[in-house]
Formats: sequence, structure tokens, C-alpha cells
Amino acid sequence: MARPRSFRTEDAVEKAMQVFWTHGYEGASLPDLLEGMGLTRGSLYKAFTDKKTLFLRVLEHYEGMAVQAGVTMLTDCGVPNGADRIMAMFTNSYRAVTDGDRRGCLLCTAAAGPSMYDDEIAEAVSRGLGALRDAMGEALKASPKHKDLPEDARRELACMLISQYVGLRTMARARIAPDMLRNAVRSVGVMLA
Amino acid sequence: MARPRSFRTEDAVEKAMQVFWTHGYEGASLPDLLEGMGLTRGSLYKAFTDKKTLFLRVLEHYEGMAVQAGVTMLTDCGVPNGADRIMAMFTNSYRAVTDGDRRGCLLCTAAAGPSMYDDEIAEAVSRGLGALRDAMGEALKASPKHKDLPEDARRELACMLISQYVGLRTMARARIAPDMLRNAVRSVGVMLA
DNA sequence: AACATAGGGAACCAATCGGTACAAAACACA
DNA sequence: TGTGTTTTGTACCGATTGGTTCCCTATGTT
Repeated sequence: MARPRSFRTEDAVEKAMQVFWTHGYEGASLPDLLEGMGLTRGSLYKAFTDKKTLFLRVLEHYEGMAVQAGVTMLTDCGVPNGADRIMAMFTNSYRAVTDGDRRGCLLCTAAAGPSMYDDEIAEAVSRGLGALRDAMGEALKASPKHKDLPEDARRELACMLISQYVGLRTMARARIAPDMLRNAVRSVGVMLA
Repeated sequence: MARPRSFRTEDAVEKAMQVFWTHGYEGASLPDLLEGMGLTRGSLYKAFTDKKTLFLRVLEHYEGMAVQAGVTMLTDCGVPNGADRIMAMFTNSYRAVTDGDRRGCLLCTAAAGPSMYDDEIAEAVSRGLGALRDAMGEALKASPKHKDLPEDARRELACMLISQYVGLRTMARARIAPDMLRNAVRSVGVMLA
């Protein structure tokens, strides 16, 4: 018994995600978001309360998209060797850069930014990176070289790989020479081989 | 034949560094800086032109302090095994967190932030990380396990270690569970051993 | 047709942003 | 002690920040 939304909420979140992804949380202004989402102030605030709430929605969306894609890749039994799955993920991150996508990872950008001061954002970041870490652990279980390691060692290695991931994607944003990223990825390959 | 500065420029830069270190570039407002540096708008703009110029000065200062400290640690021949020097650096980063310092690395925070849009800042970040990478390479030359590797492989490994460093310090800022950082560091230790 | 709720758009808000103008004060040198 | 030069402090600037409020219109349901 009321007028329906003229936009799908998820679409708006998706578009907001693109804006935050490129500009970061603090760097994305309201006008940026309004333009990117294709709606006006009134609609935005009615639908999402405020900027931070929108950002939390976006982080959830990102978890459901990019993070989930990573988890799927890492646990994809179609690739029998887990180390290969991990390498695929790192290689993808590197290729994104050579393809011109220097936005890095929304989670990693948020990690360096607002999560320092905001508990809810920090928690969302932790949650996303934790999911990736667990998926890394699963992948290692499917790696001939690592499957017989003690559980602790595998878990530690997964943490290291996440840290590697965060570093790689953060440097991508900083426009570090692509060589450095490629070298890092190659070295991860050597280490896992 | 004029009135002299009432503050030492380097002192002011040092204080500005502290502010930028905790708040990041965009997160540090002029009032934040003025209070932290203990001077007024007029003095700041006369001495440093504008915020960005000040930040570039700060980055230089950071290179001369923190980065140089890292380079010194990595190339310190007092510790004969280069791998030990590298581990000392990672262990220090972890201990900073357990000691309550969650600011991470100014360079890494800048990497995720303004270096995306500003060439000069991006270049300064690259320069600092490059210096650390080279020092990592030097340390590896002094590691029994790595000194006989081909030059390329060592260089690649150095890139990976830098990426690891950036990841670690970025996650520190994000208030990721310290366990994750400790695990990552331990795993680096295993890898280098 | 009437009602309830939604969106759309603009006007408006106080606060803050980085930055500037300028007068007064403080020093070095003669 | 003057004189000239620079610093310092403050008032002020326009622009932008995130956020609110309003009214009008559109579109469902009953």
C-alpha cells in the first residue's frame, strides 16, 4: 500500500561499492556516491540512514562478491592441488594490476583507513580477511606439500599468505612498480612449490 | 636582520609526522596538525606552503627515521645471519602491536590512501619501500640459506618480504587479531629458516 | 476514489575543510 | 635606539563536508 522503490537496493549497494572501492571510505564524498548510485540525497538517506551504514552494507556486499569469489577459488576442488588454487588467486591480483585495475582490495583499503577508528568497520574487515584465511587453510590441506603439516603450521602459513595478499593489494593501490608485485607473486610460487 | 623562527623546523616536521602517522594523510586535519605541532596557521603555511608539501616533508623525514632504522637493522653486520636480521624486523613490527602501537607504518598507510591519486606521494612511498626491499636483498646475501641463490631469485624473495611487511603493518592498523600477525611472523620464520 | 508510503529534487543546515590577508609583535642589525 | 624584515596570531575566506527538511509527485493497496 505504498509506492515501491524505483531502484533495487542491491543494485544501489553494488554501485556504491564501486565508488568506495575506487575512492576509499573517507575519499568518497556524498556527491560521488549520489552520482555513482544514480539517486538523490533524499533517497539515499531514506534507504541507508547515513554514509557509514551504507559503507557497512557495502562491506557485506563485498564479502558476498569478491571475498566469496576468493573463497570459492581457494576451495574449488576442480583444481586438485590447493597450492595451485592459492597461486591462481595471487596471479589474479597481479593480473588485475596489469589490466589497469589499481583499486586493490576494498577490505585492505578499509584496513588502512577507517577501521583504525571504527569498531564496526574493523570487525567487518576482520571477518572478511578471516574468511579468506580459513579458505587458504583449506587449500593448503589439498596441497601435497602441505597436507601433512601439523594443523598449527598450516594455520600459520595461511596467516602469512593473507598478510601477503593484503600487502600485494595495498601496493597495487600505491602504484608500486608492477615488477615488484610480479616478483613477490613469483616468490610465493617458489615457496609453495 | 629579521625575526628568527621560534621553532626548529625539524622539530615541527617530527611532530607533524606523529600526527600523520596516527591519523593518516586525509584523516589529519589542519587543527590536528596545528595542535600537534604547537604552532598556528600563519606559521605553518609560511614554513611549509601547504598540507601536501608538509606531508612530503614528513615522508622524507620518515624515510630518514623509520625507514633508515629498518635499513640499518637489515644491513647490520653485528648480526651475522641476514635471515635473523629480517626476522628481527618482523618481530619488531609484531611487538609494536602487542605494545599497543597500532599505527602501523606511515608509508603503508599512505600507500592505501593518497598515493592512489597523487604522483609525488606515490613516488615517495615507492622510494621508501624500494629502499627497504634493497636492504632485504642485502640481508638475504648474508643468509647461509639464500646467499647462493641466483640474484634474481633473491630479488624476488626480497619483494615478497616487502609485500609481507606491508600486509603485516596494514593489518596492524586494522586491529586484526594479534594472533594472526604472530602466526604470519612465525611462518615467515619457518620459511626463512 | 482515497489513502499511505515511496521517491525526487532542491533548499537549507551547522560544521569543517584547506587556505589567505593582515596587523601586531619580535628580533637582528646598524 | 631606531629601522627593516620576518614571524606570529587571528580573523576571515569560499568551498565542501555529511546530514536534514521540506514539498511535490508517483504509485501501490484497499
